[in-house]
Amino acid sequence: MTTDVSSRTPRPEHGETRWLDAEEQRAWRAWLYSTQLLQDRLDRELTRATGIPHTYYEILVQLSETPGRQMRMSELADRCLSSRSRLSHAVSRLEERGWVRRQECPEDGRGLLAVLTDEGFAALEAAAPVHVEGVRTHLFDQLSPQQVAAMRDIGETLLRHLDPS
Amino acid sequence: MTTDVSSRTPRPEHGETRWLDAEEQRAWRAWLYSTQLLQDRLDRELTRATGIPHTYYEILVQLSETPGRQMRMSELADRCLSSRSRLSHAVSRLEERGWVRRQECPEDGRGLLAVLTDEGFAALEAAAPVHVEGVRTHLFDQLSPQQVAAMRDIGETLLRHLDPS
DNA sequence: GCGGAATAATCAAGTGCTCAACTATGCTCC
DNA sequence: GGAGCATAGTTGAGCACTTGATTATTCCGC
Repeated sequence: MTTDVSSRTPRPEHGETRWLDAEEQRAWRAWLYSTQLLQDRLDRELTRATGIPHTYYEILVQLSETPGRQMRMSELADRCLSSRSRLSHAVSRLEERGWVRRQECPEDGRGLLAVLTDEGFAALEAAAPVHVEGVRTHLFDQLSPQQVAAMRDIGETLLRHLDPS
Repeated sequence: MTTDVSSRTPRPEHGETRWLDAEEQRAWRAWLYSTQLLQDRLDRELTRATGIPHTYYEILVQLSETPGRQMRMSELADRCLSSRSRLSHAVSRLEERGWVRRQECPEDGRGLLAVLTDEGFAALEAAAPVHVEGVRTHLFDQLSPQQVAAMRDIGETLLRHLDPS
């Protein structure tokens, strides 16, 4: 990143900026570009083949894996790494497709349950093979077992820092 | 992903789907969530501190690193992993801020050059330390040198497959 | 049990992105 | 030298997401 800038601005404020060296820049760019391209590719292929964008897919997956195929809106948002507002919008659209339905929550009058419908489950069943095949083709097929292990290790290390939940 | 579904749909069409086993699912989710959280975090911190979202930042960086601080729109789009349309919109907004300006291209009457202005360069200089500090804090400070090397290796491996340019 | 803070979810306005259509210029080849 | 096609870039409509405000309900201390 920013080689031009880094060579020109030693930056006085609260201590020197800890600029990235050439190695770090390469690592950072490789990571940034590969994640970007992989996510774009998977989302595009899934959307083209099934009409379901990855954000919606993730919601359906989370619901499908929960007992009763239902979940409180907030918890669903957390699991999808989504804001409440975004999830609310997304569930509205999934409701229009008939894949999810909102239900009042018995234990908490403020809350709502998002419930996966049979149609929603069927849509997920149809989309899952496409998605999994994409992940395999563009990720696992490209990496050695050692690389996969390292990827998981790095991911979990970062998660402990970023999402200590 | 999709444990529920994978146990129920052996899927006949063009051969069996190559489902992910438990290890692969953990690796995939760790990767997916960590990349998502890291990008969200970096973008949020940069935007809050400087008013520059990461997509704009990337455009400014690319221009700053090029001789003459100018580049053809298409090439800029490619380097930013952006569609032409998206870049066109983005450059329009950067123009409103006075950070970039469009200039006719001498060699090709169809083409335009995006030129980084002095104000744009100054904005980048102000934002760069914030961004770099974020990358260091949330990424490099969390990982061992071996993990950094592995991250780069994995990223470059995936790039060869996804973007064989 | 009542007043006030906290929580669940939605909504409205503004911004960014995607897709497809469009303009304008350059290229080819007869 | 003009027809047809390719390339560069923009535009507009519509969807998605963000932020901050809003409504409704619950929790808590007294």
